[in-house]
Amino acid sequence: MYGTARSEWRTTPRRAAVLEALHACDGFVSAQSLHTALVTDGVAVGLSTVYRTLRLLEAAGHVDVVRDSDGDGERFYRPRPDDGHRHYLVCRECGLSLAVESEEVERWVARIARDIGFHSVDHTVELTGMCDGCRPGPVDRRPHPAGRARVV
Amino acid sequence: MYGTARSEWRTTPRRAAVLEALHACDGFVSAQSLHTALVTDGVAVGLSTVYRTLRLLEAAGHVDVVRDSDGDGERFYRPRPDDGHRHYLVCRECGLSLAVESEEVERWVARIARDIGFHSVDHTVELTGMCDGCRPGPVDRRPHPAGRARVV
DNA sequence: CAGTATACGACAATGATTTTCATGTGCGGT
DNA sequence: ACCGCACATGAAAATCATTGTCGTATACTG
Repeated sequence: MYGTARSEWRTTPRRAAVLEALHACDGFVSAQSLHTALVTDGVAVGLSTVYRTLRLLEAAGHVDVVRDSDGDGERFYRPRPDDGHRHYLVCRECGLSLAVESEEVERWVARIARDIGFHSVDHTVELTGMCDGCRPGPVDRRPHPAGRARVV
Repeated sequence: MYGTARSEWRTTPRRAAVLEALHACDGFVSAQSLHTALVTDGVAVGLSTVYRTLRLLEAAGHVDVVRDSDGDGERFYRPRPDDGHRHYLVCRECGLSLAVESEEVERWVARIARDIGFHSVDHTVELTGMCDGCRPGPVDRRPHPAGRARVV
């Protein structure tokens, strides 16, 4: 199930449950809401374990992460597609998130790293905007009821 | 001094001091260390004011911001060059940060936004790696004494 | 120079994430 | 199967940058 890398950590029921719950979500979820979802679903799992598991998944490259644009740096997780990591365009109002094609950026990163001579260069790219349904009209704008959860 | 935009906020001694202190720093600084530097320098200024001023500067586009790569999402500020915003390649070990040429990415962002039809698309791009002086040798690696502060 | 909207600072509050530590459990070796 | 131990777990406390509160001070308008 964890496939790509050597097994550096144990496979336990909780971790499997966290991973499964993550896959069951549309789009990005926070650790907190993932925990809530699990508990609601009848899975007895501690908040710490959810956080720890998400960290493991992140370190292993199995999830993509975006951070809340405003202050507190809350993190949202999403299972990473098998064919490599992605970058996302997220609506500031309703949380709709779309994976975007980013080969151009990947090449740019590689070139910068090579030119400057840094090793092990990682990159973070986040795009935020307003989707079609959340028009920028200065009047009549209402917060989208769906919250920041959906993905396409 | 604030030049580019209409004066939407008062020019006060504290704000001038914060901006000056920011320019006096090499590379990125956190709000906390900027405050410490100010106080050490004999400038009586509250922490809240430093935070508020940095927020104003950020909103006005006068500073660039990067966020700590690990958990807490701490923010680091740097005066933005006059000719527009920049993206940075930051060394994970010593904090050395270099502004990189990013026109390719700017164009990519514009194209994505246009193709997908989002409005007011903002982007965040952060590159982290290991600079020349912080070799990846598995043994003998020592944390750089300079901390995460320098820039070129 | 007065009036008022804004800025200021000390301190409390926030809130996601991490740590602690006592207890439970996967898994390799026998 | 059984042991042993390193690792996993969770409840609660700790962390800590950042933001809110609110009474006071000060910049700016007329």
